[in-house]
Amino acid sequence: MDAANILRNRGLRVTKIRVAILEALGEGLQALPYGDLQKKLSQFDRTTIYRTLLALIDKGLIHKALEENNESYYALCSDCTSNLHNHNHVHFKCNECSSVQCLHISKEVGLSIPEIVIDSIEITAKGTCSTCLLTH
Amino acid sequence: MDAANILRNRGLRVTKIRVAILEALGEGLQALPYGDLQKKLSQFDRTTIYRTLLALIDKGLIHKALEENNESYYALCSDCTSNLHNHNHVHFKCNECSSVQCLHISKEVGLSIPEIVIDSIEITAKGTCSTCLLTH
DNA sequence: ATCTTTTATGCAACATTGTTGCGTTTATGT
DNA sequence: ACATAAACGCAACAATGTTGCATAAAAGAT
Repeated sequence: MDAANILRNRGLRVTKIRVAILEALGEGLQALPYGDLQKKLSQFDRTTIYRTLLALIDKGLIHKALEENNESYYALCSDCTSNLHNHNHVHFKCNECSSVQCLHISKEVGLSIPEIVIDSIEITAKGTCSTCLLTH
Repeated sequence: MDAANILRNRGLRVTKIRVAILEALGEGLQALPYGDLQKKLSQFDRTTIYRTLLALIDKGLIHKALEENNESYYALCSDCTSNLHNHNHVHFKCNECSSVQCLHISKEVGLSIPEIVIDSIEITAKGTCSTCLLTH
């Protein structure tokens, strides 16, 4: 399904920047920091990028993969709905090339601690990605 | 051991702001966002707080517990050295009161994924803390 | 206690990102 | 093509991060 139809299905109007952001995030199937998005989409106003990201997050099309060094990384959602973001996956950042990707793992990571109630767990792993392993 | 001696042991000069930050983070044994530190330490310059945090992180006395909504949360280290930050713990954020604490768990969270090498894993859990469970 | 030297601090300045208001433009159904 | 609700672009401001540099303070030597 192309970006335009994805947007229509979530009740969002089809605009250039929305299509552009979905395509930008879809290219490498990896998370991009805000700064990269701004460079890629320099023909659009910064505010528009900001509000578009909010809208796409709100409708469950993208998610904030991680925040690091004051940069937010955004990635496509694989199985979120307008009502529920469902991220049972690990965010992996490569220390070599700084790329961030969502790793879909089967294993559930459970965690139980007395006296507190845990609703959700976020896991961020760091290491070396497959591409960088090959080149070094 | 008091803040002054902790600083001397890591080869850091004992200054007002360093003592103040260590004491601020030591009070509730919980992580504080940068903004809170700045309010608490308003008699000091913003730049000084910034550089002091860097110095304390560098020497393994404090660590950045998490970044969320463009706020960095800082907490005391329990067993880090000048050479190695060793954080085998979970960062827990309460959705009710927004407090962040380090939970020291015994369980090791292992994760293995083909084709990549994982060096470290960070876990952030969200839910309701013991204090908020009692009051609701 | 004073001096010296190294280090830390405060101030100014600028970059980046987040955020809101508002007038103008655009997307979509009629 | 038109009307209208929504999105966009611009201006403006806040918060945090970051650096350079002159001044002040800490630690060891005298």
